[in-house]
Amino acid sequence: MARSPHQRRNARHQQLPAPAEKTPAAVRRGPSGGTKKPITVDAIVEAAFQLIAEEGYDALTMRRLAGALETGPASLYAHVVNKDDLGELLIGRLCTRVELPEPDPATWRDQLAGACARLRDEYLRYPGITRATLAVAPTNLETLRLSEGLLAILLAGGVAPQTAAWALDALTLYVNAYCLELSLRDARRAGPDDAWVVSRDELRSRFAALPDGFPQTKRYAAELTAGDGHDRFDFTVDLMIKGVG
Amino acid sequence: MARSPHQRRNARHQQLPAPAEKTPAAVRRGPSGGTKKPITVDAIVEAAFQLIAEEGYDALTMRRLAGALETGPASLYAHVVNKDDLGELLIGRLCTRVELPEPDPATWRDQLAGACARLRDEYLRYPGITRATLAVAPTNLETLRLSEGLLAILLAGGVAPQTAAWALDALTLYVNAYCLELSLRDARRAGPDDAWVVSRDELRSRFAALPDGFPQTKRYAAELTAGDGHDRFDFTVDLMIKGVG
DNA sequence: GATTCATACGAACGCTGTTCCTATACGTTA
DNA sequence: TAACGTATAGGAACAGCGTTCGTATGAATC
Repeated sequence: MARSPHQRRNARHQQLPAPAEKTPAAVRRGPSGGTKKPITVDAIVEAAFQLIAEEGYDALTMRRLAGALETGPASLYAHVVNKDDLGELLIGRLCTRVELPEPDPATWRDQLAGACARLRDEYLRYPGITRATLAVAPTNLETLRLSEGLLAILLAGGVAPQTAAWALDALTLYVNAYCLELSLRDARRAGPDDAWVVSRDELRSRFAALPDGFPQTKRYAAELTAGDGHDRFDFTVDLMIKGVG
Repeated sequence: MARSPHQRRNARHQQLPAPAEKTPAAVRRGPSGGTKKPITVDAIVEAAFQLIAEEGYDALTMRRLAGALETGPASLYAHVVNKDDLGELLIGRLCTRVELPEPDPATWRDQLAGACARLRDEYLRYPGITRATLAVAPTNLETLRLSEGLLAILLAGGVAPQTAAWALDALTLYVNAYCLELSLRDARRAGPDDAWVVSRDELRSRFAALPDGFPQTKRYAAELTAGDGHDRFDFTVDLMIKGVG
């Protein structure tokens, strides 16, 4: 084998420049005959993205992914080390798609908030995919490209390096958590789930009807359930950005 | 059956006051004979906490949990609806243990940071348990008690209600994400995992050795990898608290 | 002593990630 | 042209997961 999945992953984790992959044959070898397109890492990643976009991260199983490529689950392991490895490939690819502006000291706050929003939107296109993020090695080149870009914006804004570094960590962690929570909530709403999946109005009246032990929650039920779209997200990101500079 | 697990969960999700549970017999009914302690929700939750504390949330499977109680997995379903329900019970119990101070307008910032740190420490005692948090219904009384307490502190500090509500959300979400990330990192360090689980020194020199496309990451490798203990956590919580008032 | 019923639980189902081992078809060499 | 070696593909299987079905048990009730 020219490059085993393990070798490829090890190279990725050591930030070695990816050697040019030889373009694979246009047809698939093996028992199926030459009728299908060959299985490649790219094809796997692409099919995985589509599967997640349509049915969420829970639907991403090796069997279903293999089925989408018209093969069996074992075939995937010739290209991918395991499911975590696939997750890392997905997150890497996703980070690549987040465009980063040239840092501008005049508008750095907006630049930063905008980049976070773009990252958020990419995450939300693939519900639940953030579950894979925390398992990605901190030396991954593609996620580092994103960090580098965000860090550059912070530094251009005159934020002290140590503050910038920690703020970067806090921001990305929050974006992940926000998207994960939102995806889970939506998934439960979509599922055949039970009665206590309540609308916002219902939730507010529930809060208002709480016993006396919850005076603030009762009183501010409206505020606790307020916020359309990504108001909450914008609030928190602004809070952090304003806090650091 | 006096109260099925479904009934119990429905009551919990509708904030009905929990009726007094009749104290169970001291011995277990059924095929095993009267030699073992009876299975109760409390016993299940307690065994689950112990299992997680010792081996992490991944080790919490219905089979292993049943084994710890000297029974089979099917026996648990007479007391717990499913694994998500168990997770909700665990998070509820955990939230109960977080002590909340009487709100003091003079020291509200410290009170808030302290409460977050206590929540953090409870989470970290049970590595990975935060994975269950996002699946908990927002009407859960025990998690609401915690929210109520944190909200009261924010309001005592003179924070505007809407700001307080969103800041509360941001803070708890961050605490979750921080603990989840930390637990995952530690779990990988403990596991038989591969070479790219690197020490902090190693990580810093890796950053410093990056190609030219990563100037800021190279330059501030020290800052990016800095922080002992919960420095990062303290930084972010302070950032948020200072930002709101 | 016979009946009732909540509790307990063995066995099984369908699913998961992963590995072993074999079959295929191509690129190369004889 | 024929044979070979090798990279790819994939069927079958394994251990483990959450969950459910049906049954066996023991204590409480009549």
